[in-house]
Amino acid sequence: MVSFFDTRRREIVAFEPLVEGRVSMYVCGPTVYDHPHVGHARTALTFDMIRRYLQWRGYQVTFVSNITDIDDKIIHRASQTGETEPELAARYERAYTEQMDRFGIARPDHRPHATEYVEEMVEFIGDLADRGAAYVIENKGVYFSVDAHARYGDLIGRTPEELREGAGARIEVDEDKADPLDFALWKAAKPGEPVWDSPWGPGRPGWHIECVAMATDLLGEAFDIHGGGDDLAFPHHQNEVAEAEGAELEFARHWIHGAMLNVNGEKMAKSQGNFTTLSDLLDACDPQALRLLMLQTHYRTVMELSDDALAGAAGAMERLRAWHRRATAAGLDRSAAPDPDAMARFAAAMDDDFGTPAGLAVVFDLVREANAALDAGEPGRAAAAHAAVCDLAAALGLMLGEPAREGDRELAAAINKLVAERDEARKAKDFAAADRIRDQLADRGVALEDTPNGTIWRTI
RNA sequence: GCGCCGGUGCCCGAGCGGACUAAGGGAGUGGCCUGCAAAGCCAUGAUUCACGGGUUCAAAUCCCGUCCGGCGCUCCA
Repeated sequence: MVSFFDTRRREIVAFEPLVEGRVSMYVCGPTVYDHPHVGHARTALTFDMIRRYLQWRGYQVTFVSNITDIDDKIIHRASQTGETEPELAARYERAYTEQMDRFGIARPDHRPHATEYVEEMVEFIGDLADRGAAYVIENKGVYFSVDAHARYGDLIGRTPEELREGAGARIEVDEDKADPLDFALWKAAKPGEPVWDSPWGPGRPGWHIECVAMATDLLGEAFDIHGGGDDLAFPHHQNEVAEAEGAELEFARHWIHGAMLNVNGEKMAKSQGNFTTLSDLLDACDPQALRLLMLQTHYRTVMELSDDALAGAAGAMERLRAWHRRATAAGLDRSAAPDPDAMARFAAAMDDDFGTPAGLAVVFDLVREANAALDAGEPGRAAAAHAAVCDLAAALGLMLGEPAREGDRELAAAINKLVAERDEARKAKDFAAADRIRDQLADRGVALEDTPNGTIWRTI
């Protein structure tokens, strides 16, 4: 049975979906005010992995991930670039989806935008006000009253008293609020900002309310899993919980948070000056190797990104691909049943809080086993291992085929011709000529592997 | 300041009281295979898990303290 660490319960829980055989997930997406960075990729990958695994496990998953397209940062940024807020948001949303596609993150079933849900949010805020959970500060907006929620702080294991003591430690507290923990549901309009009408005057919604509105609209008042980056647990997710429960909704039954990714020992952020855009990184490395590297680290462990680690993962990825090339060249039976023992070990590893490092270890063990079987002339055993490797790699979103290269059909023909010439030379024991051709190909970035079933080449 | 999470071989990184004789990957070294390579296989590598105490029959795993790093404390994936 699938089990995982539930942030709110602070323990590993056995997962039982609300509706048997189905899983509903909501994952906080980005605020589109800048290019996506590597940290976004890690969080997206964490939930992509969870989604794929649950599907592999036979669940029908509904996956919702939003785009926050109105927010202080977007307004601020737009004022700098001279674009309108919608233009800026659309531009960065495009960048986000492009890079996530490149990274192999499956698209969500629904990708709601905050600005499409303002009406629902206004309604929701009205409901909270009717219940006495919200109050108005003149010219500022509508605020949620945290007193209404006794468990406030449970997502990060703190009490309201502890949080009050810490309030203002880092960010100045607005003195107009009744309680330092109260937060904005609706922000009154300032000159020049995008506005929507509301019973409290023109303005725009606060950040937390949007996710509550979108999640409950698309998944219902109760759904299985709410996810996001660790840094969103407080205040964002905590405030979602407060709002939803303030309106007596069951809301998310489980919370999952993905750990941060650090560069040079610190969280990557614009303000730290170590901001690496996903686009730049994906240009500089193999996206599959980056994915493998991230999967080799447990999703709840803070991960350090370094050139050494990336190079190591590139080697590991190459090992997987080399096996796949060898299996293909050997013409292994593609209809072979996957090694059942390996499948069971993989499921056990992943059922235990999505243990991708252990799951990957099963895959690598399988590759060794399969190579050894082929060396020993046991294609049946190799085929069973190969089938398992293919199935498990797919479950993890790893592609074993060579990276696609377009527009080089003529080049391929030319290489094939040289490889054939080299084979002739080798048959004739003219190794000097054969090596000359191999060197020539190497200069062009083509590596050769001689197998009992002929020579395989690949570009490097 | 308060709270939470970490510190494991050359590097990345699992494990979180007993089959740990510490997974897996990368790099290295030796061997086999190969015309030579590449790929692959086999072997090799921490008497030890930041440091100091403690609990236990048993600790990398639990407790206390110290040092170092990260995250959160209403911008954040």
